Amino acid sequence: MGRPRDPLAREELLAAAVTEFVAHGLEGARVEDITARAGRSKGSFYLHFKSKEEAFQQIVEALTRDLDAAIMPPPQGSDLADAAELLLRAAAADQRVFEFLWERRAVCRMVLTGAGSMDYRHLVDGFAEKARASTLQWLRWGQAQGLYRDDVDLEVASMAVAGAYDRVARAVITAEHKPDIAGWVSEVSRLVTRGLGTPRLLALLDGLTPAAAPDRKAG
Amino acid sequence: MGRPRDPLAREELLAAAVTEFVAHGLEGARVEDITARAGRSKGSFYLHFKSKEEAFQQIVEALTRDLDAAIMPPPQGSDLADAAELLLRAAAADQRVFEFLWERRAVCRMVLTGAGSMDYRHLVDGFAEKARASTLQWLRWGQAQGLYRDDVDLEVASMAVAGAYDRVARAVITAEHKPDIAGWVSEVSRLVTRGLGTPRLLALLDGLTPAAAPDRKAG
DNA sequence: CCTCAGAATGACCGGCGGGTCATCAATACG
DNA sequence: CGTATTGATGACCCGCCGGTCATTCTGAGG
Repeated sequence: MGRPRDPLAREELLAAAVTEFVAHGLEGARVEDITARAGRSKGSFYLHFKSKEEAFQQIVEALTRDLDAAIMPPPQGSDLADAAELLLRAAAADQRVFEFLWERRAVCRMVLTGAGSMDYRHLVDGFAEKARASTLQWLRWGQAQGLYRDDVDLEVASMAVAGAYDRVARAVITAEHKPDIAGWVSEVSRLVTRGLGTPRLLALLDGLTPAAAPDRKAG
Repeated sequence: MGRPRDPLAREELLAAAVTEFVAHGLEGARVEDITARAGRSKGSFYLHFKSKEEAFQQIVEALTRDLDAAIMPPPQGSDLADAAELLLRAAAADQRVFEFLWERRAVCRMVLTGAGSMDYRHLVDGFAEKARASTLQWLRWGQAQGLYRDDVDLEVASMAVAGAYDRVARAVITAEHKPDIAGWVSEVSRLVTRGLGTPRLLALLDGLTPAAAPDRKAG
């Protein structure tokens, strides 16, 4: 029976790796700096990870898993009044995703810049495409429910909508102080519903949220 | 009087550098590959550029200059009818920018991914922020002209709008075949004007473009 | 206490690639 | 032709850093 492993080593090395990857990117981060930050020897890194890239992968996979768990899938069907309310619920879910992004903003920044590495730029593309695909599903569902106009090209609109949310998300994760997430999400949501919605949806939403609109300009 | 310089050397080296930077990013591209691609010796690279980074800078500066020239600044003032027509002209200018992006798509891809380098990720941020600032100016002008609703938070809306255009731009520069740029730009423009516009603007635009709307769904 | 086995260590190895520079090559001029 | 000057060349230099491994250290068990 040999010496037992230090139970904290792996997690401390991973935490140090996050810090270094965030600051310098995958390629700029040095194993020597990571291990020094964790107060360990350079060689001990390789007792836990096969390579620098493997540590990075594990960090990204954990983030991806948690982010997927935070994203709300589109519903399967409803009538118009229920559907409008589901849209409001989707906006609340969007807000929770943005809260998540704020809490994990450093790692998200790292991932959303492809870690400063050509080998991982597919991360950016992957996240963007996943968001657009989800948006497209929502838009298809909304159009089928009569929420969104029939003349909207959903392929293009899904790109634009996903891009709008993406840009605001980037502003959230790069802000120095926590922004007004609820207000921001609400503003984007309004742009989308007004930009794509049928007159009936707009009337419905105006009925559901009457007092909110006049106060906005003061904020 | 010594040996004259090869008049083609610098441009050929720059063209080769573009190809290598696009494929491998700034850090992944090797001077040896660049010079081999240009059919020259490795050392001759340094007769023209102080370093690999300097060659990259020159490529980016040329692109930035050309892109700035392609972007239309916001107008200074107008009445409502003129303003609505100016909006249509802005949409045409947007289309020209997207045409430019398509023509220079390889270099644009390179720049918009920060060249796979942490040192140049500010390129992405810089372009995004410039686009948002320009959008904000347009939105301010539009709101002052009564085109956009008073209850719109322009700081957030400018992010969302810029993000929508940015995302579609990314789709253009990564497409394998030239997309329907006019149709895409028109769709985003409609999302924005409907999402932000006053009822009077919407009525005006419907008057200016009556036949376009019903044909859209077929395309 | 001693022995054993596995963890931890950090000097070292070696591949990579940006940049250098002694040498060769190519013009112009007398 | 020879000479002088400048451009072009590619073998070499050397710093960087991921990963290795012989050595030392440290718990557990007897």
